[in-house]
Amino acid sequence: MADRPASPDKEERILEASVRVFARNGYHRSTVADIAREARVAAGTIYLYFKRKEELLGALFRRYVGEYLKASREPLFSEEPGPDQLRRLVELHLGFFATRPELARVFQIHLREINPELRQEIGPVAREYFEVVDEVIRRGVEAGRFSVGNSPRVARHLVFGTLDATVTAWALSGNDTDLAPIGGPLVRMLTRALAPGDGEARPV
Amino acid sequence: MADRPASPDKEERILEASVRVFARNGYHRSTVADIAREARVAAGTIYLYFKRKEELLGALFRRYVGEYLKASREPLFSEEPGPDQLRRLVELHLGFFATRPELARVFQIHLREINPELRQEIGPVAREYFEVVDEVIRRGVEAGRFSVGNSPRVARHLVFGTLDATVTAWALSGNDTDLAPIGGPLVRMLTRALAPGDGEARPV
DNA sequence: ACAATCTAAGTGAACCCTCGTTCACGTGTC
DNA sequence: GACACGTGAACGAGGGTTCACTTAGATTGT
Repeated sequence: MADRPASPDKEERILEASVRVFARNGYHRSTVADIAREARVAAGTIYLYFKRKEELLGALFRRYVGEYLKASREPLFSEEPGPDQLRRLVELHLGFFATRPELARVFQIHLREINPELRQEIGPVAREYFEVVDEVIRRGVEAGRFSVGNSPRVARHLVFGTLDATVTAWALSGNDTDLAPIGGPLVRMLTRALAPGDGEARPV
Repeated sequence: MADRPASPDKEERILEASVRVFARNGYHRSTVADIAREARVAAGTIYLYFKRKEELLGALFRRYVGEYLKASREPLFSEEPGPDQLRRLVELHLGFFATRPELARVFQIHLREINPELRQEIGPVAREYFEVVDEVIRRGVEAGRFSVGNSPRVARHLVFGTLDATVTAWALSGNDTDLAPIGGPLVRMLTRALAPGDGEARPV
């Protein structure tokens, strides 16, 4: 082996291999040997970069969600608060997974059962994502374009849950359909759900 | 052991024990010995009722969702189509988990990573649940109380995804809050999302 | 009525295989 | 020749599954 000069991107390769292998077999059915083979390194090499198998999951979650958050905050919040910003959020979320079907499988399916320690690593990153959703809703409310009564939490679950269910269904289907055209009707329904109402929901 | 006369409900006890143990430790960190201890049977006994450990997950999913579907169809569809029926759906869904926090943990978290063969067992049951959601939406549309354009799939994900995210958040929080009061605002937003619109969504 | 016998249900120690992890040993570079 | 990087065979623990054995209740024969 080592037919190539020492690659500076070993860690990168290992992470990318993890995504592919986890997507294929799920976390628990993937062996470190599988990942090593896929990354074309020795099993031991993985332990030069990651303390244990579980850390691979944490690392790839942190990396990809972090990347997404960094890349999306600016285009998202430069949008007009309210429906436009919500539309952009949906586009970004669906777009992110549309170009990374394997990542969708790992995130939507295999990342769910993990042990409590790992959850503590993942929690903060996930919370950061929720905060972005919350922020979109909050700004919309402040701009008078949305109304959530005193249930911002419910609004968050509405937006996130709908996106999540959509991507999960898509991931489970083997990514047969195209995610993009779903965005339109999805935004339309979410916007209506959050629209300042006539009836029960008084503007705050 | 066997201090009691042979119980006809061994299988029952094993399933119930599984829920408790899985809820506590997650599927992969639960051992068959753990479940046996919790059910007060020998490890070998479990294999008289279930072919393998994984089958426990499948069996308990089938049983509890089946139970739910059987018990909920009548009260659900005797309701007026549209918002009332939707309200009832939300109440039933949240109510089901509210009384079974452990089941919520297993369903929302630990049932997610499983292998493809097991997924084939679970798929049909899940599909049956989706069909109930679809039916509620369809009847609402037919009664002129809902409008989903030509995106019934999106409407399904909206309703199911919101419920799912709500219950997941609740399960992850350690069931701290009460699920019931969330139902009101949740139904209100979903109803608005599906309301026959003025703008883009033409009545079908 | 009572043994003797059969059978299905239950038991749990032992088996064995699967990995995660380690570590003694190359290999290329400064 | 020292240092960092990489290797992959070997180790060891954990745990799913099996199976030789026990038990308790039903059945049969006398």
